[in-house]
Amino acid sequence: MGDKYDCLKISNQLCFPLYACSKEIVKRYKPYLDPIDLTYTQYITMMVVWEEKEITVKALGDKLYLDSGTLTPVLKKLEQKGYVKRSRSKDDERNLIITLTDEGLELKKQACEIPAKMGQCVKLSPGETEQLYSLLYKILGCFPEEN
Amino acid sequence: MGDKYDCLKISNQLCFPLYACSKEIVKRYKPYLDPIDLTYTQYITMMVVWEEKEITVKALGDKLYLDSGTLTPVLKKLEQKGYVKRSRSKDDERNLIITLTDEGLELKKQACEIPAKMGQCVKLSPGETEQLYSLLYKILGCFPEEN
DNA sequence: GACAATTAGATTGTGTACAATTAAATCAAC
DNA sequence: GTTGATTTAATTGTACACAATCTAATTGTC
Repeated sequence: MGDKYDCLKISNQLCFPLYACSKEIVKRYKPYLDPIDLTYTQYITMMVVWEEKEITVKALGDKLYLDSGTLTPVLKKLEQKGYVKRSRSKDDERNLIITLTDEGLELKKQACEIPAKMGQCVKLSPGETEQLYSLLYKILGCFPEEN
Repeated sequence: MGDKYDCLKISNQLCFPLYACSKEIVKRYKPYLDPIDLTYTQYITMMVVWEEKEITVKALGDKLYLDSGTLTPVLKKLEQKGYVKRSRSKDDERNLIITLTDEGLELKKQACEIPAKMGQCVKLSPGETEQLYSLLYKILGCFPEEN
C-alpha cells in the first residue's frame, strides 16, 4: 500500500466530501422549500434580502459568492413570484437595487421554521457544528470575497 | 439583538459556508484541470475509474453521489475524449461497464501533480484538515449512499 | 414459464454555476 | 470637458445536477 498515485484516490481528497456534503444537504432542503415554492439558491438569496431589505446585485453577489450570470435569472424569477422588486439606482444607473416586497416579507414568516427542521438532519453535536462552521469560514476567509 | 428571525440570517446557517466553500474550491481546480482538458466532475469521475479500472455506472454513482442523469453525459464525454470505454455487461445487460483505456491511464500521470498543488490553496493545518475531513464524512455517513 | 415487481441507464425539463463577452454608466487624467 | 479605463449588469454558451419519466433487462412468485 501507498504507491505514488495514492494522492489521486478519491478518499484522500478534501474537496470531495465537501462537494458531496454540500450537494446532499442542499438536496435535503427540497422537501421544506417545495411548499414555499423556492429553490435553494432562491432561498439563500431571499435570506440576504430579508436581512437587508434593500441591496444591490453586486453586494448580493459578494455575500453569496455568486456572479451576475447566476443572480440575474434567479432575481428575475423572484421578481416574477412577487417577492422582490428590481429597479435601477437613481445615484448610479449601473446599480440594480433589489427591494423586499410585502409578499416577500410575508414569506419570511413561513420560512422561519426551516432552519430548525434542517438542523435535525445534520447529526453533529453543537460543538462539532461549531468546529465545522469555523473551519469552513477559515477556508472562505482565504478566498477573495468575489470574482 | 436576537429576534425570532435570527435563525434565518445567512451567517447563522451551516449549509451556506459548506455550499460556498465547495463552489470556491471547485472553481480553484480550473487552472489545473484546463491543461488536461477535464472539468471537475470529469476529474472526480476519472479518479474513481483510475482506482477501479472497471466499474458500473451504478457503482460510480454510489461513490460520487451522482445519478445517471448527471453521469450519462459526463461518461459519454469522457468516452469521446478517449479516456474510458462504455460497454454493456455480458452477465446483466442492464449494467453499463466503464473501463479505463490506455489514454485514460496515460492521463493519470499528468493528473498526479494536481492534489499537491490544490493542497496549497487550502490554508489549514494538517490537524485542521483532518478535523474537517472527518466532520464531513460524519455528516455524509448519516446519509444513504444513494438516491 | 407467465407476469408483477424491481433494477439500471437514458432522456427530458428546469435551474443553477461560471467563463467570456457586451453594453451602458461613471470615473479619472489630462 | 473629452477620452480612456473601470465598474455593473446582462447575455451567451457550456456543463453540471437532479426530479420525473421511460425503456429494457432481470428477478421473484406462484
